[in-house]
Order: sequence, then C-alpha cells, then structure tokens
Amino acid sequence: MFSIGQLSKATGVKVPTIRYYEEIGLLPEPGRNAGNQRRYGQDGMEALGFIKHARDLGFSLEDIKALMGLDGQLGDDCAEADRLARSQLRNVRARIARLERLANELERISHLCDGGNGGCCKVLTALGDHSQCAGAHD
Amino acid sequence: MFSIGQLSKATGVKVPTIRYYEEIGLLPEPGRNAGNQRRYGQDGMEALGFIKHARDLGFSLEDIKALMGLDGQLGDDCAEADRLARSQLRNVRARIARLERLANELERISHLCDGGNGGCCKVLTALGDHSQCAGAHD
DNA sequence: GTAGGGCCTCTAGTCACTAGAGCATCAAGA
DNA sequence: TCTTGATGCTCTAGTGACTAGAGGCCCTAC
Repeated sequence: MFSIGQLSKATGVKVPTIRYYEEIGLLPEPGRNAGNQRRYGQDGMEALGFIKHARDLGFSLEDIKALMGLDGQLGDDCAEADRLARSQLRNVRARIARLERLANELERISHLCDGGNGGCCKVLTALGDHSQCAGAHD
Repeated sequence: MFSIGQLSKATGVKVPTIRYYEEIGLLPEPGRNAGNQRRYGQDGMEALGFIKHARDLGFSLEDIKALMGLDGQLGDDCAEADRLARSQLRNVRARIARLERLANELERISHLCDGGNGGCCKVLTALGDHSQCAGAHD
C-alpha cells in the first residue's frame, strides 16, 4: 500500500495532480486508512502510470478517459485504441508542420536584426506586418 | 472609424477576444461614440494587427506586451526585440524536437496493431508501459 | 510527548480565450 | 417615423490541465 506521496514519487506525477485526476473521475477513488488518508495498491500505480505515459505522448485527458474505458472490454476495443493513437499521430504531425512554418518565419525575422540599433526596429516592423512574411504561416 | 465588428472582420480576431485584449491592457482603450460603443482608428487597427501576427508566431501575450512596450522607445529596444524573437525561435525549435520524439513513439505504437483484435490490445499495453518505448520521449 | 513532515479539504489563480444572459444601440427598409 | 434584426454593451462563468495557498489533521520517529 502506498501513500499519495509515495505514488507521486514512483510515477513522477505531482500530488495535487493525482488528486485532480481522481476528482475528474480519471483515476478510481482509492481506499482510505483510519486517518482518512488515501492508500493505493498496485492497480492504482498502474492506472496512474498509464495516464502519465499517455499524457507524455500528448493525449488529452478526455482521450485517456476513452482509452481507459476501452481496456478490459471485448470486441472492437483494439480498433478504437488504434484509431485514437493514429489520430493523435496525425495531430502531432500537423503541429510539427505548423511549428516548422513558424520557425522559418521567426528565423527570417531574427536575421533582420544584427542586434544593433538603427532607431527603427525591423523586428518590430516585421512582427507588425504580416504581408512581409515570406511564406504563409497561418 | 471602425466598430469592433468591423475591426474583427478586418483582422480576423474575434470580438470577445478584442475586448479581452483591452481588458488586460494589451490594446489601448478606444474612444466611444454617443451610444457607448467602441470606435477604432487606424492606430487601433495596427496595434491589433501586430498582436494577431505575434500570436500567430506563437508569442505569449506577455511577450507581446513587452514587444509593444519597446516600440517607440529609444536606445536598445531593437536588441531587446531581437532577443525576444530569438528566444521564441529556440522555444519553437525545442517544441518541434519534442513533438518529433512523440511522433516516432506514436508511430511505433500504431504499428503494433493492424486494426484487428487479438483480445489483448497491444496499443493499450504499449501506452501503459513506458519501458517498452524505443526511445525516451520525455 | 513532541516535532516536523505529510496529508486533508477547500478556494482561487493560471493562460488565452469562449459562451451565455440580459439589455441597449445602430442602420436599413417600409 | 417606426420597426426589425444585427450588432453592441457589461457581467458572470466555463474551458483544460493543472498549480498555489490557507488552515487544519495525521503519522512516524525520537
């Protein structure tokens, strides 16, 4: 049996975050000891590990709830989990593409200025004027 | 003179967002007409255009406030604007790198499953077990 | 028995908006 | 001039995923 602090250390999830996950129904309510403190078993540890890993992979808490709901079901749960994973992958790829456009634009803007000062800052001008952008970033 | 709706259409920033920017002191308070409605001039249009563009480039509202504060100042404002732009670029690059690690991991996990169903979903197992990850993603 | 760390609940704050209620105003057509 | 529908106003509350703090209780070691 682990206290919430031990669980926190073991999983790398902060204590208030664990309580938050419980509050929103993501993590099942654990038992309590005589002094009303949470006591977790191996199942609690595994559930939190699952959430942590999925969060690190960028899944939303809502997605994670869906994934956890699938676990243990029969039938097409694998197809659904796979669908969520692929959807998340597309999501991440799209974010990468967008960020790369931003990086290009920022690089262009940064190169306008050598750090010196000509009185009128070209960086500020470039930021103010989208039409100066080399490529559409949004 | 533009109404808030006209400004919204012209810049692509939603009406409540414009009011929000004003509320937090990012956008200067415009004048009002006899019926207490906001009326913007060219300067309001330009300020909002600046904010919009900087937001699209991923700057936080706090950064934008700093950038707008620099404008019109003498001295080393250009160096400071340049510093913020470069810092934002590093930021974006780091996010890209992190997302690429996530994408790799998600791709690996997605390939575990062909959409069929063997009873025990490998996607869910992989999500639950970080130690199965090919590369550290976080 | 006591000290100090951990744990409890509850409230409120973060960022950057977004939604809705309930009312006032504006512009265009009849 | 009147009406109508769009647009505007303020205010409050909600979003996601936490984070911080207050004020108090509990546990463990000495």
